Amino acid sequence: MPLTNSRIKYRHLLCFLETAKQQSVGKAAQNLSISQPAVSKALRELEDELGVKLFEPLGRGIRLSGYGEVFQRYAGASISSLKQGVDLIAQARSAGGFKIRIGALPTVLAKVLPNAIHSFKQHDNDTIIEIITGENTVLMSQLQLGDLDLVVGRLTLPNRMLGLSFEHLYTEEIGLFVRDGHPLLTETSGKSFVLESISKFTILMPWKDAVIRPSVDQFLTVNGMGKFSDVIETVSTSFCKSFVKKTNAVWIISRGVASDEVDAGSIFELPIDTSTTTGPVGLTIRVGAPLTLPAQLLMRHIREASIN
Amino acid sequence: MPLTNSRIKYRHLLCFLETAKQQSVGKAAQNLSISQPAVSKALRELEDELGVKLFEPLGRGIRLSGYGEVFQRYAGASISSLKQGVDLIAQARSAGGFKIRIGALPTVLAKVLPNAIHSFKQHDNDTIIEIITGENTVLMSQLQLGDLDLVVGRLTLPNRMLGLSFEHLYTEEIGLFVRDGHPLLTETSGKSFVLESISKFTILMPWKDAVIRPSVDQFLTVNGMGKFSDVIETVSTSFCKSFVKKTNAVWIISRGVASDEVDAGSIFELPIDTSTTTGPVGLTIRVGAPLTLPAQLLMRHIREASIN
DNA sequence: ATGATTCATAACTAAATCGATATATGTTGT
DNA sequence: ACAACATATATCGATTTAGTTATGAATCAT
Repeated sequence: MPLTNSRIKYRHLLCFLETAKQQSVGKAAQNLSISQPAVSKALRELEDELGVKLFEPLGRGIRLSGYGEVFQRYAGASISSLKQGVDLIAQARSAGGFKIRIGALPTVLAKVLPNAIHSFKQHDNDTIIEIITGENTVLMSQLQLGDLDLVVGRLTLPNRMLGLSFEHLYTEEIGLFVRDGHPLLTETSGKSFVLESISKFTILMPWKDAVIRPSVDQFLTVNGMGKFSDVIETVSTSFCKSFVKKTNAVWIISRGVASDEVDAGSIFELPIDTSTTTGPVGLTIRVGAPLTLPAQLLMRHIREASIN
Repeated sequence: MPLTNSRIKYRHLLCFLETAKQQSVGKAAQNLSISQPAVSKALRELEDELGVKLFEPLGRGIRLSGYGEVFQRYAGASISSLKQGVDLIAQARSAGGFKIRIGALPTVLAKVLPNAIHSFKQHDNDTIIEIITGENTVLMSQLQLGDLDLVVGRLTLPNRMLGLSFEHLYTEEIGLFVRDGHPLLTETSGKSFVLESISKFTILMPWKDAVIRPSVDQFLTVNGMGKFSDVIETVSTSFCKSFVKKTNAVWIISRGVASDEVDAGSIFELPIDTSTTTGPVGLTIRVGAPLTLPAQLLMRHIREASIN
């Protein structure tokens, strides 16, 4: 039988784990509904295979050894992975498919997420992906509650991050965008552009609760701008895109949100230094509860999409 | 045989994974050095057990089904966990034990890390823990290179975070610390304390390259302080502690660094608002390469120690 | 159509596995 | 010292398993 070079089987792991949990061979045997010697034998076989003692005598019972404690976690991971897989299949069989729920902030909706999902779909065409958009804090609480598998977007404030883990993907700045042929574009071909000149136009900017709003405010302050008279505060990307293209409005927003239109040549960025608005974009997930593997796969594609 | 409620065995997974990899039953059989029907049978048994088709006919060969693609990852995870465990045991058996290398920044060295390691040791007394201290950026590159398993401390700047993942634990502020009976303490019992009055004394602060130095500078600027004449820049905690206790020096440092001495009543914090210096403290790990499980366990203890 | 290729199924067997019973070894409490 | 408790070892039989060969069914290339 040349297949299994290691003759360890699930049965060994199950016996081991139950014994470790009960700290007792006898009780483990009871719970497994087999005889005590059967458990003893399985443990012995496992120890022989590993070449280490997993348990050591303690009083008239036993106790996990150092090796045992470590191996316990791997054994647990192994059977729980299998169990997860089996459960997921069973669940999907009744529910009709797999599902990933992903929270997305506007920054990534235009380019990186579409790209990521496109390449993901080429590997896995059966998983249903649900994209939930919304305000940062809402998405984060949904994530913490387990309603979402992951959230992609700007880093959230530290005090909202308990129980969550953030993985940096790239940094991003804010930009000022206008339609083709906008007066400010022609007027400023010589690079000498002052921020004040935008106040003549309608300003589109994210509303107060948006993650990037503080950056926008700071940027305006640094460049000596106070309040604008003609402002529309909205986070609706489609509204802004359409509005900017039709009017002389100036749209202040994360570059990622407008990047597809810029690439397409339908809107343009004003030449002004926005380096003070640099901020991290990344993936946020729960700690503790492990991700489903389809979700992990999607994460990999998001990473790839974000570096291209 | 009441033990294995699911009669799936590693052999099934191995056959399945190899077949999935090769996209061919025959080639899988060759690689596994068994006959083709043996593989077919194993696959059939697995499919029966799961109640789904893992492969579907494609031309005169086969192809992974949607279910198969998902199950593949779980099966892979399961056997790789076991393999990891076995490998780790084997390695530890020759190397004489398990080892975790953890990078620690001063903030956590005084309290949370000692506490975490203490409780960790009660569960696992055989794992060797190596604590590496050093400058933030150095630790981060060591982490990226795989020299360290994890780093605990203040959040690093985004551009240093590629390939790393940060998990927030708590936020922390900077504090100003002096010895017992220091003039500034008695003098300011009425709470009206102005930062300027510290300039009479020697100032101890972290040097330029420390993570928190920008926060310190910002804090001083906000409170209207320029340069000090009498400054010692060092990150040596033991030097500062001892120096502060013996002289009238004022020590500007993360609260965590001094917290043990404050708890012990041997040094005291000056009453001044430092809320602008708030910053996140957490765990940083590599993404991709999974942590060894002892390291994961230690992480859990660090989390617990950080919330107490 | 036909032969080649590839997977599925059937029938069969040697071997190992699994678990049971009986017993030995060792520890603890009285 | 002895009863109790807990685990380890030994022997053994029924079952399952993992593999084989032989053969059938489907698809593709020519």
